[in-house]
Amino acid sequence: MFADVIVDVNHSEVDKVFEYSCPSDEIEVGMRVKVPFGNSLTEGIVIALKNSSNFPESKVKSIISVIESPVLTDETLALTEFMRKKYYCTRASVLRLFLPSEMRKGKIKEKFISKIKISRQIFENDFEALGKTAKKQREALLFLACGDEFFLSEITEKFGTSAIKGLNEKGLVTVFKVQNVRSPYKQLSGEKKSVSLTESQKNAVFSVLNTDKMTTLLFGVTGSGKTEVYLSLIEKALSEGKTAIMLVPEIALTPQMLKQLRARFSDGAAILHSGLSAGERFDEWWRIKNGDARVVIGARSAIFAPAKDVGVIIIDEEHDGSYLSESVPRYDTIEVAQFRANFNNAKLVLGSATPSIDSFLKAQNGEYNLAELPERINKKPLPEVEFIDMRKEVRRGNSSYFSSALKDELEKCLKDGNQAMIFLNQRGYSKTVVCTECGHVQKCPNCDVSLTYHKEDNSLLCHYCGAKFKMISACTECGSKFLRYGNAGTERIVDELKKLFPTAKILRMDRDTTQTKEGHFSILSAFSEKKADILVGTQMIAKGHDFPFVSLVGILDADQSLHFSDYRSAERTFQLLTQVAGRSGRADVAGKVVLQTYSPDNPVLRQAIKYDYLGFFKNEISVRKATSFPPFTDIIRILFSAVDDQKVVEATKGAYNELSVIHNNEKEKFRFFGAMKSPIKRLQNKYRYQILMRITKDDDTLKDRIYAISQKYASRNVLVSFEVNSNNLS
DNA sequence: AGCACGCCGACT
DNA sequence: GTCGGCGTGCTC
Repeated sequence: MFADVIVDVNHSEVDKVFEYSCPSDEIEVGMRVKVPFGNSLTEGIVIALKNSSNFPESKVKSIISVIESPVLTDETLALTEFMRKKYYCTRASVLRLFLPSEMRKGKIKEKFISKIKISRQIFENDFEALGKTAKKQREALLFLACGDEFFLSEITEKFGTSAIKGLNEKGLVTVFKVQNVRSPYKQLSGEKKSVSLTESQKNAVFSVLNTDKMTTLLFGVTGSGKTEVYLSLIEKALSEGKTAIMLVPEIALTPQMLKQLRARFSDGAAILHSGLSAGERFDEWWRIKNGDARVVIGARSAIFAPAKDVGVIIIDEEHDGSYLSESVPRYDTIEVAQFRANFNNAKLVLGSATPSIDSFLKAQNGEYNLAELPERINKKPLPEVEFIDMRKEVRRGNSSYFSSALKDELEKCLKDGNQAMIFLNQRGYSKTVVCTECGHVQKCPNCDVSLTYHKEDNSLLCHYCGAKFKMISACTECGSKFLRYGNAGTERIVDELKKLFPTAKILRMDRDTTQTKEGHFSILSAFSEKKADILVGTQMIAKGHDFPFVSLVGILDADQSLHFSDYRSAERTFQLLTQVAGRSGRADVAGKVVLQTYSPDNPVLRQAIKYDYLGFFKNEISVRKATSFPPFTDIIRILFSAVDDQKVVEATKGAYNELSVIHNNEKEKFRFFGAMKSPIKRLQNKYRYQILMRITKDDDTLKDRIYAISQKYASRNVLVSFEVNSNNLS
């Protein structure tokens, strides 16, 4: 027997099938095996078995050993091929997504824990047989006989190791090992509450189940009760003996969802995300694999959960940028979900209050089924939005970060004993540190970006490469001590708020305060338990959280994300503002939103405050069509980077010249074609150049041809990355 | 990705 | 004369 093996080496040069002979007939497809490769050993995955080899027999080596029973299925192997072709990545890089990273290289084995119990029924004469001197043994035996089983460590601590050893030798007790399942978020278990679906929720469930389309876009305003629809669909899948996968955009949102799932489906729910410890992820993975957990909740990567016979996949907040992977393999979670849904003949539900332009267009075209939840569940109106023109504030002499209207509202909110959220999409104290004498801006020595001042640890931080420096006391160029803090971040906003409201308790939530594993959790639960009055945060606070006492949301700089030079900036701004505003007034308290802007006439902002998604969609789709942007074209970006400026330029020029031939011959397929410096010219000491193009979607070989050319210019020195419709074009 | 092989500069 | 730089090629 021979086996086709993919070796676990993530490099395009070895991304092919290698043939090995099988030492025994225990080799199966989907197994991980240890194989000799070059002059070392590697792990690999068996993707096929066959009777003969195409490779010179003298050169075929033999599989060394089996690592474990098959972990990959027909589905995962087919998905590997799909993703390899679609995302131009190696098979090994895809296969790694399917396995918890700690499983590779055999790092973590299952964790076992020793327990102890009595071997048989214990009688009076057993105690007598122990003899008078064995006092500890008698005590221990009595203790053990009174219960079922105990942790060995507990018992040895109580009675000493020698006593237990003695009992064990006499055969009176049994020590055994059990798998210690490290269950994350043990403390989370909600009480089961019976809910009855509203008429529109029932309609939505019916629509998903009865459409002949695989994918349903569930379009429901914030607070319209999408979660109950999801839970009903999951329940339906489970009742048919199938499994369910549910994705949320952020790790921070998984615990609250897990709580609801556990309440509803006992302990059959597993959680998978990168924030778990290695051991936890490993255990959860196996619970899913073994079928012990039939519902999976997680962030993006949970789409690769080893669930069998999937009945429904739910992607909540489907518009969220986190569903596009930004590192290789650059997959689109929705596309992967579609593959899995199709393979399993399952239903895919994409839920959002602000669907992505792409998804909504597909719903309109009839590619997706469209289900709607048009009303908030409590029939509360959406919060009223007050629009503040910050230019007028400045003219009036108010140069602070808070308009007088926001200050008034904050005061009122605090006086009424309600909570407020302040949103600003910039962490740190100030985005720039500028010298008032010579105008010099402190920059990262490795990257072409300004350093952000973090007051908390008095440092200057590069938000791109993570480099950290001590805060300066004088300008590094001219020595002047007069430094100005430009563009406030969340830290500064907290400072300013403390000055304005000295007695208010203020929490801050951004990447800096959520570093620790439980960081998100502790801040969110503290705020929802009303242990603070104001929560200041970045877009982290915008997503999905349900705070019943929030009556005011302040959006400090609504323009910020609008002026990104990115075709999706309008879409993202609309989504962000709608999400943030949706945090206000979710329960009994009426909500209010104060939105500060320097461009009050901007139509996107105008539509966002009216919650006019359809109006926004209509405008945006016509703009995209007129300007030939996605979803009507694909944006391809080939990024060249290297430490050596000269070498990047050479590679970029070479690829550009070669691609120009295609461009010239097939001009009708291109809407844009050009080479330039990347917006961030240098990152982590590497110079960056790019070739950008927008191509029509009618030729499916074009992308492959462009990719092939780009790869010719990749070398040991020059890194070439190929990105299609990337979220991040910096 | 590793690792070996192989051809040109500064040293005892 | 050699030691060692890293450019190129191979791994079933």
